[in-house]
Amino acid sequence: MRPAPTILHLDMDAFYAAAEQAAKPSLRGKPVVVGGIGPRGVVATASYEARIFGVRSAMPTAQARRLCPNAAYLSPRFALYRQVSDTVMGLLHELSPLVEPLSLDEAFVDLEAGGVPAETAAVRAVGERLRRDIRAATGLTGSVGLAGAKMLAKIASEAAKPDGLVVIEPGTERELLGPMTVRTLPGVGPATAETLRRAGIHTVAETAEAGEAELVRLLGKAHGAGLYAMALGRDDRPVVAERDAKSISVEDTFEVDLTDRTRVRNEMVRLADRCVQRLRAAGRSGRTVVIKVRNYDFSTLTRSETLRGPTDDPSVVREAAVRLLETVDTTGGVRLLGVGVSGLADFTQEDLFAQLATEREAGELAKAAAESAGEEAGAGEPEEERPRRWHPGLDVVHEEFGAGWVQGSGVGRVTVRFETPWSAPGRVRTFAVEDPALRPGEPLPLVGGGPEGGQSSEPAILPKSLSGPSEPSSLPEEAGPGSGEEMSNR
DNA sequence: TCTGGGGTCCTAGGACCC
DNA sequence: TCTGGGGTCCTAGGACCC
Repeated sequence: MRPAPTILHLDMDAFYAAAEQAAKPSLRGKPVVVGGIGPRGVVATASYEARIFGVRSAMPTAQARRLCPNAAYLSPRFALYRQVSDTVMGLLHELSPLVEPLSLDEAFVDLEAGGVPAETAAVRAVGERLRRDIRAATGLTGSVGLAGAKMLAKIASEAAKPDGLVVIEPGTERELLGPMTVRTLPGVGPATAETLRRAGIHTVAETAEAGEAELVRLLGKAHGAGLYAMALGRDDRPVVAERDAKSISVEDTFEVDLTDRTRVRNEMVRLADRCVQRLRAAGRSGRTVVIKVRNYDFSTLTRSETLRGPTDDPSVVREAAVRLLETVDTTGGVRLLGVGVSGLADFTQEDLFAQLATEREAGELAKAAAESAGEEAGAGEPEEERPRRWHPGLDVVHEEFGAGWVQGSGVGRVTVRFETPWSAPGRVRTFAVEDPALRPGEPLPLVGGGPEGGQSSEPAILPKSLSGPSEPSSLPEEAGPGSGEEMSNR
């Protein structure tokens, strides 16, 4: 616990949803839900307008639709979020060399290591300037917490939301934490909270009163001791920059449970290949292969196998995964499959034979993936990059109308709203899904629109429809309600 | 209402070794 | 013929976080 609030925690407000609203003028001030769009999807982020209806992160999207049928439901666009995140993390690195990212939208910064004077007024000024800089650079808001410990800085940023800043003065933390629910403390989820509740412990103060021995008895050594320290406001964990990943994994939940053995096996091979692609992209190799199988009833199991040495050979991982799969009974139906690699080594060292085999595999990889998953269009063929499905929220470019995004699609039609981050709210047009004038686009920068990146009042990718009164030459405008389309909003 | 995808850390038992 | 004590590795599962 530091004597001054020099640990900063930044948390962007409703990050994915806010980025989508910044990118899509017609959605500003409206409920927006970003997450899995399919029948088994869950909500990643809901905008504050959607939260009013009770929509929350991790809620099944189906439930969110019932609560808030008029929200825009969008698939995540991680390329955009990563772009914005890089900008924000860059600003944090200007404050201190010690920056610890927790996710795309969250990080700790050690201001002491950045040479900021250890005084409340100074750190507050740094926090407020950071918030202004983030808004200027990204158009988005973030909340800042400042305290003498990580846990407290995080609690502070939570209290500051949305678009605020809170400082917890060292010395006041026990008084502040005491009445709060145990769920406030990091590491206390539903299971731990229930265990504590049964022991009559509901608040942070009660947790502290229970004593370390009792907490260890209830929760085990590490968890109990850690929780006791947190309840007292004791938290000396340092801010650590740059941690190497310890495992890499991929998984897929299927829209309908898989029952066919061959199909299950093919999907496992696909996942193994995807996992290896990520492994190689990271320049690493791994020694332990793990598979994950979730059954129709949501019961989940893992099987793992440790190899004699690290590998990044697709065929080795593939064969291990399939071998492990054979030890699992999948007859009831499989909801999810996953493949992971852990025991990561920093660099790849294969013998010559393996190296050669690996290169052969690389060529076959894309082909195999495409074959086993006929529905996943064109991993390797640029001519076939048109997605089979136009996901709501996707960037598109139309030859005539310019840049826009998919609002909805279905029954052979796709509805596109033509607008950009720096345009006025745009109009909607509907096309046939095979319309050759329509192709996938790239996320556009949220601020500084136009190729000059300047203040040009005339954006470069202005849809023609906005620059004049001309009527569409393509298909009927504004898909009518009840047209049977799956719309992202109505 | 029916539960994503990517991670981290901890626990516990058995094997194995000294 | 009533039984050591640790340490490390492997495997499986579970809680938690964003």
